[in-house]
Amino acid sequence: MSETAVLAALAPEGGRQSAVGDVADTAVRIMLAAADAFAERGFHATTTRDIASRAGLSPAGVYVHFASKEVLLFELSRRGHERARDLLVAATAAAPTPTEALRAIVGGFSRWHAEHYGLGRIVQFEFRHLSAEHRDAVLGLRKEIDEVVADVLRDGVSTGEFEVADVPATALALLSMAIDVARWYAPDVRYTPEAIEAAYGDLAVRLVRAPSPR
Amino acid sequence: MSETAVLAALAPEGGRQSAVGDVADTAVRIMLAAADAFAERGFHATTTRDIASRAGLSPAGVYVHFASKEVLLFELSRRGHERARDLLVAATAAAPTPTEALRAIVGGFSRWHAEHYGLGRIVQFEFRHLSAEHRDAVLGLRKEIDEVVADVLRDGVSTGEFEVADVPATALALLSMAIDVARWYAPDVRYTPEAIEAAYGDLAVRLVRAPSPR
DNA sequence: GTCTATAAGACGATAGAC
DNA sequence: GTCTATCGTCTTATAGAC
Repeated sequence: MSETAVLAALAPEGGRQSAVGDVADTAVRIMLAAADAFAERGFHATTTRDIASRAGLSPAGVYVHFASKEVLLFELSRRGHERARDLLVAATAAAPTPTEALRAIVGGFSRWHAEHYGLGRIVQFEFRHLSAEHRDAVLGLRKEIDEVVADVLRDGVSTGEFEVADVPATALALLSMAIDVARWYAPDVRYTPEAIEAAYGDLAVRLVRAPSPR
Repeated sequence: MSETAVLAALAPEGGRQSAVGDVADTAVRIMLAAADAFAERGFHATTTRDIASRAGLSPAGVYVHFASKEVLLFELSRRGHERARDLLVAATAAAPTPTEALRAIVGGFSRWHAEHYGLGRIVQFEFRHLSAEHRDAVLGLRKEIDEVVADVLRDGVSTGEFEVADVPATALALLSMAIDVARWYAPDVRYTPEAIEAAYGDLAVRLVRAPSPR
């Protein structure tokens, strides 16, 4: 996972996103440190001291930039969800047919959960530790992600490429395959993110394709 | 989720498993309390005081029956994994063909993660919070579960019912669909465990079935 | 904006009475 | 086997110097 890719996902919207000097930005450094810690140990097992020390700061140094540990989780969760949604929207727009759109979506989403499995774990498995207000704020992004997949399934059904009994249930199952990659993936598994993308894109198409005429 | 079903999963092997009186057994009551708390909040966000109070005990009362909070997690994780494995082994043995075995395995595993979504969350998502020794002890059970699915896939490939590019990768994707049910399922979703069983059993077969001859 | 020092309380686990 | 009381430690977050 390249550091710049993570920075692109985490850097504040208004930030100077071109400069490598962004890594020196303290807020970004804290977010990267928190992302590593949350992904490794989970939100509640991570201490603010751990985050501060990974970022090269004193325990108090974090609070100049973030009001609480939970706000830090929220910022990571929100940016991660936005990044994931943007990926799916772009993949759908670029595909010529529903079949290719589905392959691109599920393959790309699976690859993203492998390449960014740390951020992926935070997005998918630390979501429930957000405060009620922040959880609501992120819930809208999660629904957008569900809808991208459901829309592609409906498109494919209408062209006759797909045969799907229950569109929302199938969308959920397809997303489950990709989401779960963040749980089991580690850099030492025998699959590369690219191999996962190809394999899971194929599996997705097999799952919904209408039977060939006999 | 019936209470007796959970008790059957949690009661100590030597326990009087027929009597309803088992609920009164303090160790079982503590395990049920811990299972609820861990599933709701996660292991690290759960306090021993919370477990004790749910079980109707003082904070010290837990330690007569369990040496630590982590040992309690281990007991729940171990029994849950055993239960899940037994389910898969029984489903495979009862099925006449690889196709029906796969339908029974993935459908049954998915249903189990819905009906017992609390225990399912502990098994699948709190696994990493076990101590190194206890994690190793449970890892064997997880491998057994993977192997049941991979064996059925290999059987189906050899009979020609299935066409699978990569058996371990496909087994992983099939398990992912079922495991992720524990993440999103709640009693208020619009799917019943029975509907999930039927839908996911079908999806599993579609994912691996060889194309019909033309 | 970063530090040292510390407040204020919660944490896992234990001691010892009954 | 359960209780009350508490130990020693760690926790999030803040105060105030620089």
